[in-house]
Amino acid sequence: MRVSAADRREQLIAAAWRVMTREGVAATTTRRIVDEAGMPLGAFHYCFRSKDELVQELIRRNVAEELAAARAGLVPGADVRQALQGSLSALWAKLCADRDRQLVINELTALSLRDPTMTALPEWKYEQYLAGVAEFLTAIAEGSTVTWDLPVPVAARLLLAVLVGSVDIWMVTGDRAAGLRTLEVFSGQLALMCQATDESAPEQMKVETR
Amino acid sequence: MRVSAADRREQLIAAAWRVMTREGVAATTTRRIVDEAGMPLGAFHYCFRSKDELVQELIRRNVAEELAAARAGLVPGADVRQALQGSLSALWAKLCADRDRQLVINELTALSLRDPTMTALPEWKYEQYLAGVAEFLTAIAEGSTVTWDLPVPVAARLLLAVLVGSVDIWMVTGDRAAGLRTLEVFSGQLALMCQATDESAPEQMKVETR
DNA sequence: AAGAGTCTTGGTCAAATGACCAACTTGTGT
DNA sequence: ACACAAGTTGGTCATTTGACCAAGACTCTT
Repeated sequence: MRVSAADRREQLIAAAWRVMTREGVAATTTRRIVDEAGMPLGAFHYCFRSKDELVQELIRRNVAEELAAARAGLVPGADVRQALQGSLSALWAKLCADRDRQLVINELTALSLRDPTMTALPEWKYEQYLAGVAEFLTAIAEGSTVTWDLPVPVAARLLLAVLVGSVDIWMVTGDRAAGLRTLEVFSGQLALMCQATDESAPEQMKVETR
Repeated sequence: MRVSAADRREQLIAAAWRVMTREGVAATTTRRIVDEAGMPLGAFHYCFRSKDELVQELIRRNVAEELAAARAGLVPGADVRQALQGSLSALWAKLCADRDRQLVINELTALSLRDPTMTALPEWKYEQYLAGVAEFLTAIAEGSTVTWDLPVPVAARLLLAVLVGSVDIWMVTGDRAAGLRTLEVFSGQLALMCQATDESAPEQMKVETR
């Protein structure tokens, strides 16, 4: 049966991802990949100039998937606290659903940071994350007619740090419930950092913040 | 000149660490290590049963160093906010001082999580971190005669997540100032989560927490 | 049916790597 | 001085890995 090179590329990328999640990035050799895909070894370099080319393409898609999933999980609501807590716990469930995936993401990021030609990918990823979270926070504020006490980009970075750090800790300890608790507590904390917007009078109400 | 096997072990571990920071964990082969240490190849397996033995010993020491440095940086003070902000910014400066070190730590953790015989090390590390941060928070509360509004272990996990996440983001984006800002904002936020302890009357003051 | 372009396949190569070893040297205690 | 333990060294081996290639097979157009 004949298959187009483009189709084989897809199959090889999918097979490589499976091997990576199952056995780790370091163990993902060209031979293991073609084995997993059920192809002869020669097929690999017919479809890809090099192993690096496959890996980079794989990373590119994975980052895009990650971002899409995260964005889909962040939905604003009427109440600030509800929106934060609901979105974060939904996102948490999604992240915890596949530990191997998170392990691979970590390994690939570490790899990218060592190769000067690939550092742009994780950089772009975090830029997108920060922009997405900022957008989310802005939408929440608008939906609930409140104003954030601190600059949105700063709040976004803090929220992203909590999220990334929680995943990191969970990957090692495996304590999913504790991570969820962390996010809930943080949601409550962040929800306090805004005030009702007074639309009629541009002067903001003075509120004791300490 | 004759050198004891124990001394050579030290030298090899030190050389391996230098190679790892400079060229990455993956590029740290036995030959690169002995080269860096200025020894003949044969010396390696005279001092270590295997490369794994060296790596595990290296990780063990590195984790111990990390913990010691972190504990040294966390010093309680009179004011809750001051203590948090001061300690975290000092710690931040220490962490940001050596990016390559953080890269290696990440790579080694990723490695440990794939090897069932090594997962105990990062687990122990985070346990120690959590215990250390909890101790720090308790000391702050006692020093300032305040009581935390939330369980100390929960607060500790949140603080650790913020720290770990900030390092993660900084490693990729390189924006040290933004990370510092994140920690400062979080310090202010966390400092609000406690109330003055009323020692004469065990009954705590009722405060609206929303 | 002829031919060109695309795909298929197993074999092969050079480099790198962890591990091992046998012969040799040095120091030390008796 | 002798012997025994400890340290030193360069060479060698089997395996793994990414890459390459030449010869053949299939398919579509003309």
